[in-house]
Amino acid sequence: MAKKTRKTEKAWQTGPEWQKPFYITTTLPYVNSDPHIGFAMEAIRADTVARAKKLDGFGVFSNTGTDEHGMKIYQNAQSRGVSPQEYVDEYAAKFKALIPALGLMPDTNFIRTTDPHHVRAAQAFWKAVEQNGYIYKKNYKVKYCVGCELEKTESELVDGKCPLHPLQELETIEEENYFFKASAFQKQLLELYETKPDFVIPDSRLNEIKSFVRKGLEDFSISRLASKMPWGIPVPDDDTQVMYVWFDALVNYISAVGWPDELSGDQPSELSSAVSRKGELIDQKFQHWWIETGGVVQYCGKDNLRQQAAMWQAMLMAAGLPNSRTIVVDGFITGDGGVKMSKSLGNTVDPFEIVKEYGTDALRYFVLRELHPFEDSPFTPEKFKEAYNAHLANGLGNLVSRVMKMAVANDVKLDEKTAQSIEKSSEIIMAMKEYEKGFGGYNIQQASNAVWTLISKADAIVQEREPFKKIKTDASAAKRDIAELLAYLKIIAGLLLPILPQTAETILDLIKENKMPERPLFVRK
RNA sequence: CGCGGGGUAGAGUAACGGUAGCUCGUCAGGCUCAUAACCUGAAGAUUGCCGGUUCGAUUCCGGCCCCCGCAACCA
Repeated sequence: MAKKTRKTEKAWQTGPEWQKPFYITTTLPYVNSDPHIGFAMEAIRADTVARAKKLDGFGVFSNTGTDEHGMKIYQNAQSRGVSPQEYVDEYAAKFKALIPALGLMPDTNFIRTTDPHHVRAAQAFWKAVEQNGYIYKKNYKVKYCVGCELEKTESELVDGKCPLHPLQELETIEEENYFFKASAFQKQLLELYETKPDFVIPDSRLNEIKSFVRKGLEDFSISRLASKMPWGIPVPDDDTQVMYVWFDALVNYISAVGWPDELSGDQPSELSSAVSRKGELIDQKFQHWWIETGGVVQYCGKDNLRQQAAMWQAMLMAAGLPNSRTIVVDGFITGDGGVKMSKSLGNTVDPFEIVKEYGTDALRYFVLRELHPFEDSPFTPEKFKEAYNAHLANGLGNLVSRVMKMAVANDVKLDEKTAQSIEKSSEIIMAMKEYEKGFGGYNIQQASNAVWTLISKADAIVQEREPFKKIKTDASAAKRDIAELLAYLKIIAGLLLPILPQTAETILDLIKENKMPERPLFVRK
């Protein structure tokens, strides 16, 4: 089967040559503040899908990282009196620390938009778009508030005035910027949404982006004057301008998988030859992860819908590259009662704190099953604790303890025959169906519900058959019951592998070694 | 009439033209293998309001009220 052994030598090839590839990514969080719970949710969900795919036998490339250019970072660095590079280095480390803290796969790719390869890729991408005729220069008018000494956007204004300085008239400043001809892609985008009904998940978000694009797209500015804001990737062949941060950041999804290969030599001539081919054939790595996968699956928050599902797709079209495969849109995590999380309200949640107090898998559990998969939902310490106690301590953890106790006390091990017959039972088949359906629609909550249905079922079996009692009167029947419970537990643990990876491994080990957990899997709080 | 989403038991949610399901919480029984955990049962919803279509609507249509996003160059 594996004919091309050459391919398997590639470092990026994570599995056997014949494995089907799957590529998933989060958005890259902007490093203007510490990692927040919303991004943690996005990262955990993407990781869970990635793990599930891996278990399904796919070769998986999972990407995350940090978005590090732009005005806000430049200003933050200045106000702290450090260089932008020092500033972003510090933040990148904080975000990278999420990989172990959230239990993301250790081989998760972490890209920074300041990485040299990414910088070159962004420039190559720019050139590709430019050569295809979708970049032009135009005067760009900005409103400027003298009081704030800042540019203001329309959305910041109240009645056409700066809310902080309502008595002052706004000045209009003109500067020359490069623009991206997004307007040229309205039709193509609508076609994309029409032909791929699962391009955006959930449906409601697909409708939203459809109606947005239907109203017409305006070209947007994709550069800034370097004299005003130098912290960006230089525009190719124009030192006076740097790229607008969005334009650069979105390119990470292809630079992360090696686009364009020809750039490895750093030579400008290679750069232009790469782009002239308009993505017809790029390198093997890109070919593998972007083309053979049918595109990347992108997780993003609902505030990113336009950028990911319209802007970025138009940019890909402009560069002559195939589109993403699916955009999965999360809701926001809110405070109690659906109010916005904000530092001033004091209702923010630090993912590192939660992990410290409850553990990685507890946080994974909560964001995967207790929060709505696509809509806004609230995260409060009370809800977290309640869910933790009910489903992890009393549910899963307690089940493991009681089953393993009976198994160890009566020296019952899981045998192949029992395992197979349980796998064929209708409860398990139904749960598996639900589980797969859930993952198929990126509804991890639904998939998790199927697992907890089995946990309840196992608890009910203990109560109904009372093997702990029966062991005194009919030992062999009791042992059969216990073996069946072990089979249940093994299936449950198997299904939990992508969801609660550490816990699932622990349970599988306990079954294999016929041991009680040394301490409760989830201590009641 | 700017666009979009939503209003289902105390809380969070599911379903969908034909007994409104689930989780947490509450109450009552049961069990003792287990992390005072577990199992069973019960109470609790005129499915925002008003009309219409229909044999029948929470589900389809129209109107109204309320909530929440978005309204693009702020990542």
